[in-house]
Amino acid sequence: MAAESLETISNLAKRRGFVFPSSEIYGGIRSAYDYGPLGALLLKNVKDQWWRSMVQERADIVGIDSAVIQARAVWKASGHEAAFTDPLVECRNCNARHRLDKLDDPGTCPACKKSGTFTEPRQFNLMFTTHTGPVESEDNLVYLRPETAQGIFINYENVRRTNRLKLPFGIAQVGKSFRNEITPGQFVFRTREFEQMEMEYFCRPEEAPTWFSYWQEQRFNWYVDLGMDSNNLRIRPHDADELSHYSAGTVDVEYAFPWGWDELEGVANRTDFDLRQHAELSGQDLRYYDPEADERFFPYVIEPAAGATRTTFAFLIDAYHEEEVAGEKRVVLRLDTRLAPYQVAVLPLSKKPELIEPASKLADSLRHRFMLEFDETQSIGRRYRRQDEIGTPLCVTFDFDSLEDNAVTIRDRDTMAQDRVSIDRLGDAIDSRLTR
RNA sequence: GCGGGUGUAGCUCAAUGGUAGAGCCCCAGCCUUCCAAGCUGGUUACGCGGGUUCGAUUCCCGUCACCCGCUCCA
Repeated sequence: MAAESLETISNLAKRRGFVFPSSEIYGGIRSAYDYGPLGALLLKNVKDQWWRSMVQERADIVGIDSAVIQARAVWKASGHEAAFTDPLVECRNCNARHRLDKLDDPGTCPACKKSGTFTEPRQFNLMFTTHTGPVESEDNLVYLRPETAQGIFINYENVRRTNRLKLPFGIAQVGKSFRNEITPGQFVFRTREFEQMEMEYFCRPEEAPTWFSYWQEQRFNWYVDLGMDSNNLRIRPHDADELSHYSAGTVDVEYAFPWGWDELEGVANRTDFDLRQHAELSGQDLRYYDPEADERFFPYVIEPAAGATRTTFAFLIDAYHEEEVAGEKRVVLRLDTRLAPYQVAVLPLSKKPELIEPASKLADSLRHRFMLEFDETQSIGRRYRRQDEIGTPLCVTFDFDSLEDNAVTIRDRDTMAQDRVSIDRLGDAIDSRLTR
């Protein structure tokens, strides 16, 4: 089961160097977190696995990496400039906040039914603004991208033409996005700076419903394949009133977080909204030409858009297990071997120099193949538990016998079982255990 | 941003208007030699700023951060 407490996970994260509050030595800054050595590795592995399944293993999808700062017109065309700037009022009586443009009666609070209790409307701009060039003016206002998707749409024609792509095809991207969330929170779950893994899948309009279903299933299975408990995952369709301004249908892939079900990823049918908008505002013809039918049309787009940082967080929560071993609590992260920060730890059985020196050489000889940690401090049992706690799948122990028989022990994180393996074929032995 | 709550070592917790303690963790040494052993020693904290006071971690004010809600979404 999931839902270890948020506190347990965030304590582990901070104690072992997965995640730190950003700018901590200056008292911290709201809603920003820095990834430490282990967190950076875990996050990188999550993104790599996504890229692998979306780009490397597919003939129909290519990847790009677009700029964070884009022309302001991009966000006019996408609808974000209008949709992400809301006049909000707040009720002085019950403290509820409302969008002024969504109130039936602008003078009455729908929460407590009182009237005349609203504050002056304030603009809440969900997009970060900055300026290009050293002089700030309205002319050079730009936004930090609130989603990576637009970087794909504005490059649609470039990518399609240079790579000779035919429908259906996809363009994928991993990168940072920025939103001035009114209320960030839940540790790394909702932050103002976050990382997305988005893919836009272009297809014929009549095929959109089929691909919509297809991508829901694909994306759900991705999490399960990487070891997430399917009981902690579900797909939830959006109600009509929660659909984004661009969407003709959206489902969320949700995870059972400690505070309840919440979104990991949205799979949306964006229709031809974005390409049409960009075609209109830019004056470019972004229609797709089908030579066989001799017709031009705007493709529809199915978009699986996942949060890399919150997905990493969910994998961390899901992997967390506590168990009793010989009367002691053992904390073990049962991370998939493809996600674990370190794949293997090399541990000399004792601190004697005659063991440390060859063990450390052995470790060095493996570093080009595996992300590896060498640890010589304190008792061997304690070091096993340390590695368990950060999810290292395998420990290699170099003992006194190793000096004689040229063999070491491989210890498995999940079963704690041990195997004796010759040093000559250690690399392959580790490899086969990691990929089985 | 508003309302409510909370701020003491890395973690979990004490105590106190008069020099801040413990357990765990961590580090070093000894011992041990395959699952958080033991002994000795050691590092580390009153979120920040101001006020009251002879003296503030303690009382007051402000601020910052965190937690719960309002809102938004990957």
